[in-house]
Amino acid sequence: MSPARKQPRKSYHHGSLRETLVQKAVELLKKEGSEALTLRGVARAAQVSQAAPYRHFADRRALLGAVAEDGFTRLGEAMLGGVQKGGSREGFKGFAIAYVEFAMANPAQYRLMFGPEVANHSDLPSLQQTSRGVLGFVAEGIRQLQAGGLVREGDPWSMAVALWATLHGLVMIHLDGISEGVAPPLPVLLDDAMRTMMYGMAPR
Amino acid sequence: MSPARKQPRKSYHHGSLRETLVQKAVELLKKEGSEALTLRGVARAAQVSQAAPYRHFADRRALLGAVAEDGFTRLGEAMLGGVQKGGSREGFKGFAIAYVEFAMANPAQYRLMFGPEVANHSDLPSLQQTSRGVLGFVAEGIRQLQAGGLVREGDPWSMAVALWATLHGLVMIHLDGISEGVAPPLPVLLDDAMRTMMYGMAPR
DNA sequence: ACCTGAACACCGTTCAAGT
DNA sequence: ACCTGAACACCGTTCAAGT
Repeated sequence: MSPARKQPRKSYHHGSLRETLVQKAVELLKKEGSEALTLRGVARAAQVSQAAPYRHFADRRALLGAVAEDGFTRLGEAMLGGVQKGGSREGFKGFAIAYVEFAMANPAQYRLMFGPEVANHSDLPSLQQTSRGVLGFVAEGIRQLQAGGLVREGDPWSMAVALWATLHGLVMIHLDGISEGVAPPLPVLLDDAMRTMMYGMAPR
Repeated sequence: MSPARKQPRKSYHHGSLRETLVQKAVELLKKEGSEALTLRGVARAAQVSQAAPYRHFADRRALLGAVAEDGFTRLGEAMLGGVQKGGSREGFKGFAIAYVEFAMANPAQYRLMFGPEVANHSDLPSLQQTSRGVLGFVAEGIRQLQAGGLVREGDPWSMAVALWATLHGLVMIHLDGISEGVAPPLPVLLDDAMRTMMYGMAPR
């Protein structure tokens, strides 16, 4: 959301172009799909020249990285909202449902977040920090479940990766239409998978 | 691999251009990365004009679909090779290791298989059939484990999706560098995740 | 039937020039 | 400091024309 800007527009040629570009890129991606997400198109949407974005992004990949980062940030917020009561079984389910709902509501941006265009976050430090923050959030959830006796002992980071991996894979297999028609619908798949994970991570 | 062709080249202008194009595309993807995978570039590599591929592929996406399909086929073969003794715990581990090894050996093609460019296999019937075949192969493995008493009762398709999802997600989180530095290295993550899945799917 | 050559509209990126 | 205009090399796609 961002606090209301003091002088909304029109300082020199724009208020703050960087933000506007990312915002327009997210909109373009949502409305027109990933093929429409071009540097020139985003510049047009922001009503600046095609060269202007280069003052704020090194290249196309850097802009896409910022869009992916926006996605991870919003995904994290959605997950946090889904947890509600932390540490409980209901929180666990709510978190998983919120995750899948975010992906279904923003499929193109979700794909971009894991897509080849921004592959390997290592040279996009800000993006890497944000995506790791999401992993850290999941790991923290695992720690709370461990403290509550619902999850066995073990490296919370490793469990967080496994849990996130299962959710991500589920979303992709569904989005790609691989399971369509042969496996149960997504809500059932999600429920089954989360039950398996919960049993698998339970104390014994 | 493919059986040695009878008349290798030079019939009219080419032997069978379609195969050659897919093969060159796979090579380009591996050697030059995904940005280099252009229709014109593939045509150049196959030594035909830029318009020639349009006799065999409706558009760029159709060619990428064929490359993705080649990937699913080879992934399936690798998994089959990794199973060795089907139905046993060793087969289960071998299958998971073969999966991850394929992805690590062919990262660009692996990303393409799940990437936005071929998103939603629904309108690429041949690709959809092949990717579903891989899912069917995993489901068959689940059935054998059920028959052997190592996996509890339940829809094999749903369990296959969950298992595949976990492997895919693990690969992506690793390839994107999200877990880098904060979580254990890939072999440990894989071992932990597969242990969790096996416990989660075990009879009780 | 299968391929070529030329053309069109578009893209990422660069760079001198403007304010 | 920030943006524009023009240019370059490249791309996906189409289409008349060749064999």
